[in-house]
Parts: sequence; C-alpha cells; structure tokens
Amino acid sequence: MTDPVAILLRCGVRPTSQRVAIADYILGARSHPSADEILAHVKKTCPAISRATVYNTLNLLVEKGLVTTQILREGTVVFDPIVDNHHHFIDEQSGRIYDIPWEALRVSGTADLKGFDVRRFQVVLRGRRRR
Amino acid sequence: MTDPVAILLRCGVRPTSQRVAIADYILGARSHPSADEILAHVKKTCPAISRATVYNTLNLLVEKGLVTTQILREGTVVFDPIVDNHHHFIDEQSGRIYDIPWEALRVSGTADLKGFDVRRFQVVLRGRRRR
DNA sequence: TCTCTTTTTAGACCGTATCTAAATTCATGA
DNA sequence: TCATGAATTTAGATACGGTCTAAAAAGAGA
Repeated sequence: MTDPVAILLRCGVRPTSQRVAIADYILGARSHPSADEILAHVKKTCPAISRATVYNTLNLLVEKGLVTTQILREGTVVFDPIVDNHHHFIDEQSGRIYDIPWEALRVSGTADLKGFDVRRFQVVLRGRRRR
Repeated sequence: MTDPVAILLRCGVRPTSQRVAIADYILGARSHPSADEILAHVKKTCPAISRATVYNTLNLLVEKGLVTTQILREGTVVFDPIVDNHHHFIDEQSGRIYDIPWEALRVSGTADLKGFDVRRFQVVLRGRRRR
C-alpha cells in the first residue's frame, strides 16, 4: 500500500496525525469496519482521538473518493477501501462481509429495465462461509 | 388483497385492532416504509398506538413470514410485504425503493464461488427513475 | 364474574451519527 | 520570532432508530 500521508496530500487533505492514523487503518482494512470499530482501532495508537474526528475524517475520505460506504449491516454503515465495482457476501452466522470480485458473477438484464436508468449495481449474497 | 384479520388468524396471531391496522397498511404498501413511517400512518386511524406496539407487531409479522426486512436505507430497516425473491432499485435522487421482479435479471456464477455457500442473493441497483 | 394470560403503553435506555462551541493546531506574513 | 486568522480537533449535547421494562388494559376461559 502506498503511504497514507502521500495519498492524503494528493487529495488536498492536510495529513494531520489523526487523519493519517485513520487513513492508514481503513485503506488497508480487509474487513468492513464501522466508524466505531475504526475509532476503537485508531485509539490504540492515538488514544485522545475523538469520535467526531473519526466521523469527519471518514466522511472526508468518502468525499475524496478514497473509500466507499456500504449499507450492508443493520444499524450502521460500513466502510470499504475498495472503490471499484464489486459484490458482497455476508456470512449469516458471523455477520462478516466478504468482497466478491466483479468478474466472479455475471448479471444481465439491467439495461432492459423500462423506466429505470441504472447507474450502478451490486449483488448482495448471503449464506455460510465454507472453509 | 386478502382480509388482514384472516391473514393474522391463519398465522395464529390474535387480531387486535392495533395489529390489524399495522398489517392492513404494510401488507398493501407499495413503498418500503420504515417502522416509524408505519407508525405515522397507523396513528391516523389509531391515534393512541405506541411505538413499542408497532415495533413488536412488525417483528411478529417478520417472524410469521408475512413481511421481510431489507437493509437498503442508511440508518433504518425497511419493511417489504413481498416475501418472494426479488431485486431492488433505489432512486438516488428521491431515495425511493422499487421492486424489480426476479425474472427481470439473470445472475450467474453464484454457485461457483469457492468457499461460499450462497443461500440467497439479490441485486441492488441504483440510479434514476425515468418516467 | 373472577382469574389468568396476552397485549399495549409510556417512558427509560442504548447505540449510531451529527452538531456545536470552545480549545488547539497550523500556516502565513510582518 | 511572533501575531493573526483559518483549519482542525475535542467533549459533550443533540437527534433518531430501536429495544426493554414495568404497569395498565384488554381478552379468553372457567
């Protein structure tokens, strides 16, 4: 992964220590953490950080196109460092969310829906992770 | 639509006036209302109804398989009287949610995902409603 | 009618997210 | 270097979705 400081600078965002800590964590995350989960993690290296800063920074990263939000869990938005199109699988047992590559599925018919101008879509799959 | 009283009775649910009012509304709803939106509607005919009853009843209807919950809006679950498989389209302008028939789209590849036992899935589409 | 069970109710409570005003940090120019 | 003003962070207030609790009310059955 590229240096989070460089990434922030490239987006015109001042790389404060709080922002760097947050970006460092979320940009490399393989899970799909909520804001409060991110707060908990970042507090380990940055104990005085406030909730408001985490929320503000995450919203800023979304605005800059560095992460996306996903509505996949009840009650909370989750953050995803993958900004390219992909699908999601949710393990019904654990609640864990997995990324499914765009190429793994094929969806047809989205262009034929009368009255609907589809800009983007994703498949949300649910079931059990097999190991 | 069938009589909501009959539907409740068939499920072994005592058809109190509050439950009937709630079932009557949600079972015929074309929108995808949240619990609080349902509360607001039902209050018109049943002004003394409490929030707890609406939430309890909706959870009961879900348990009985009469409606489903969908995680499609940020911050709140929405209720859907369609219990069969179908997809959803979300108008990014208005936030309105539309049902897309199962047959309108074809999805392939879900059975080939290694390590994932897919039980169910849906396509979530976003864009603009055209009229 | 009496009793017991089910249902409803108001309000307390909890979690997520935003807002606010004050404090702090930072960049800039004199 | 210092002073100034803008940007950022902070704690806590606020708003809202949803659940829980204990007491009141309604209903079923003997």
